[in-house]
Amino acid sequence: MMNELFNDIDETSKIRILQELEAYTRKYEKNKIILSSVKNDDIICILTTGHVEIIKNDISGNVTIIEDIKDSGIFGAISANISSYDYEIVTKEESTIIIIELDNIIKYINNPIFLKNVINILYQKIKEFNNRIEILTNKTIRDKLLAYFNIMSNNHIIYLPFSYSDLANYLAINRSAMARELKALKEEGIIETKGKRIKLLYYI
Amino acid sequence: MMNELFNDIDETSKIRILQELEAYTRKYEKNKIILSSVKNDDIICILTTGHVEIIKNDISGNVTIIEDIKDSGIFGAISANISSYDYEIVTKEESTIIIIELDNIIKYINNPIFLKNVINILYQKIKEFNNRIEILTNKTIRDKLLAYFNIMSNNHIIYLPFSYSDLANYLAINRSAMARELKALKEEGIIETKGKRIKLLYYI
DNA sequence: TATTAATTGTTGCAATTGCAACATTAATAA
DNA sequence: TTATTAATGTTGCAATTGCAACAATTAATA
Repeated sequence: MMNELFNDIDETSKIRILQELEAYTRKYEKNKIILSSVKNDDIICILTTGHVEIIKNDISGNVTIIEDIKDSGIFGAISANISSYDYEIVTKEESTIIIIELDNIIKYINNPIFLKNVINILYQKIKEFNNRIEILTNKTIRDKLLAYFNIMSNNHIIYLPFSYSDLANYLAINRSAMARELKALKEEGIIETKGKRIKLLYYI
Repeated sequence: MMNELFNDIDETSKIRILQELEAYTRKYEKNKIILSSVKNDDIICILTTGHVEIIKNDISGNVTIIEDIKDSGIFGAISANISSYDYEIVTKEESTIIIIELDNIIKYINNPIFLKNVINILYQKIKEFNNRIEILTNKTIRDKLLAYFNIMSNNHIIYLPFSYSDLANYLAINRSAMARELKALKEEGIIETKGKRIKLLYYI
């Protein structure tokens, strides 16, 4: 399944749309760096299969995970504003990506079902970003962790989608300071962990 | 002008679309709190005139500006995930807001021009959020400030869209610690300020 | 204009966090 | 399996930040 983008669209229409969009699909091996090709502001990249991360490297060597994308997530619209940072899109597994220019959608596509699928995908992305901002606007490490756990939890259980080390990058905090805080949360009986499975014991 | 939403759409179509959407327009006085009515996950609020802020109050009394919206900005899709926070949408000036349910767009609207306008608006929002995340993922106050200045600058000049006090909330940092850092940036000749006008002297 | 309210500037101190270094454990590849 | 690499746990210390309290300035309103 290619993902939401072609929901309720028959194969013939799909092929025509892809032609009109001049969309191209690319396949990348694991741990490959996808570079400037996706640094354009006005493209939408759709991950068909695999797992990618968008990484920011700053001058001091700090690494931050800007996004972690799996399943049929989308990315793109990457800030081209700050030239002093170095962005990398890295495949964590073999991945297939469809790259679509927003302009081509606007110019050539009139299929309302397709347009609505795009709206749904973009709206979903906005919700994700809302959550991320929600988390990042907490001041302390503890509050960031708890916000993350609350947002990610299902029945008070969280399965980390990546390593603890990546979690620290994702929350833009120091890894060892995070480990220190996780330990405190455990000792205070607020969470329980077993590998990447975290259980929230106290919640409001 | 109502904003991008009805770009290139004639008045007749516009009225029909608004009916089909069951969209309603609301007018709010300055400094009014717009409450749970917009706490729904799946609405799009479009600010037609005025200025609103989305504020988060946590249990400890900390205030964070989640979003600051002017002109014809959009908001909505507010995280309903965290019940322990209290969100407020506050008008900073008299404001007019159109509230649209996403479901109604998906169900009833087939006008491709309108759908594309929605796509453009959502895409714009994603770019804004990308910038915000970009800023917030910096670890130090200095780096957050510089990222903010770089993103907001035009010819190395920034006009703050709100007070310094609000800036601190927006960056999720302590106001006086921010003032301390701004002072240091001035002393080091990295910025110059004159009220809400900030000039970037060093940039990479 | 006078009065009140809001914003900004400043500082010491305590708390939090980042950093570095290293030990331990887990995961991956040869 | 064994070797190698990556991830996690732990800690002291220095740097940064938050907090509180108050002064000074600016803006808003009667």
